[in-house]
Amino acid sequence: MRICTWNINSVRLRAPIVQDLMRQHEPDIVCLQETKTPNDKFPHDAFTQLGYNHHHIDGIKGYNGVAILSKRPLKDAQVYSRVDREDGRHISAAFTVDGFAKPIEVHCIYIPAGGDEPDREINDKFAHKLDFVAELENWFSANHSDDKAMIALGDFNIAPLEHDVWSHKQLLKIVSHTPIEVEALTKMQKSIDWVDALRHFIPEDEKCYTWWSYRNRDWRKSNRGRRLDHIWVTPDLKPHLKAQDILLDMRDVEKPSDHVPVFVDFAF
DNA sequence: ATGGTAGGTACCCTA
Repeated sequence: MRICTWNINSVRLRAPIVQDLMRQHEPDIVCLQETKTPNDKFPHDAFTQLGYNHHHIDGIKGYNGVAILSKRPLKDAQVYSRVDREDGRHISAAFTVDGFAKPIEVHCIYIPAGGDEPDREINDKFAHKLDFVAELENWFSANHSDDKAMIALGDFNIAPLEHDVWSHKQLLKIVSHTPIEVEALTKMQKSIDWVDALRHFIPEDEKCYTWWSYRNRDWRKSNRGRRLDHIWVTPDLKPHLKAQDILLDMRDVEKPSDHVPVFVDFAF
């Protein structure tokens, strides 16, 4: 069972490279963020053509927007309003796999970027980001159960570990790596013992990035990346983690997203 | 210390 998360930065513009990814890597489920597309304009056909017949989407005009595209049937599809906003940042759906008794609920999440100033008193966007993470923590604490497994993935817009950024020291005051955000995300992670699936495979002292700014001339040469995209699993799935992949080559295609696809494989 | 790029929308917002 292969699952993928990718901040696609406009699904209409980049549906062809999502199709390439589906053809080349054959994930069972693809989760997208920043689809930037209202539901009535979502390019469903591009994905049903390739056998991804089950779509759960929540898009709005112009920004945000999340999607779950699956070869496997999806049930219990949910759309969440977080911090009292209906702005296309969190959906979930459940699926089953042979060899695993419980349903698996996948949560596709796009945490707010948070603006430039890491101070909730003067920056509403930063306050929104912190409130969003706190609400997610409370929701998962209240809604996890032994009856289901969960995967939480997406663009979390926070790089929590020292080696999740190109320079820990230079990014301590930059939104995405400030201690206050890292503390909030770590608290959420610990609340129900989420397993960080990428770091399950990649040692914490090894640099690991999933995003490079468009504002660098040569992203590969300067390599000023951050690990903003995450796949977390509940502890019952940990024994089934088999592999990870971060598709750096997708940063080099014509008209790339600034994020690359992140994969995890499970064996049941 | 600054500005660099990208997408969507409607002349400016978000990232």
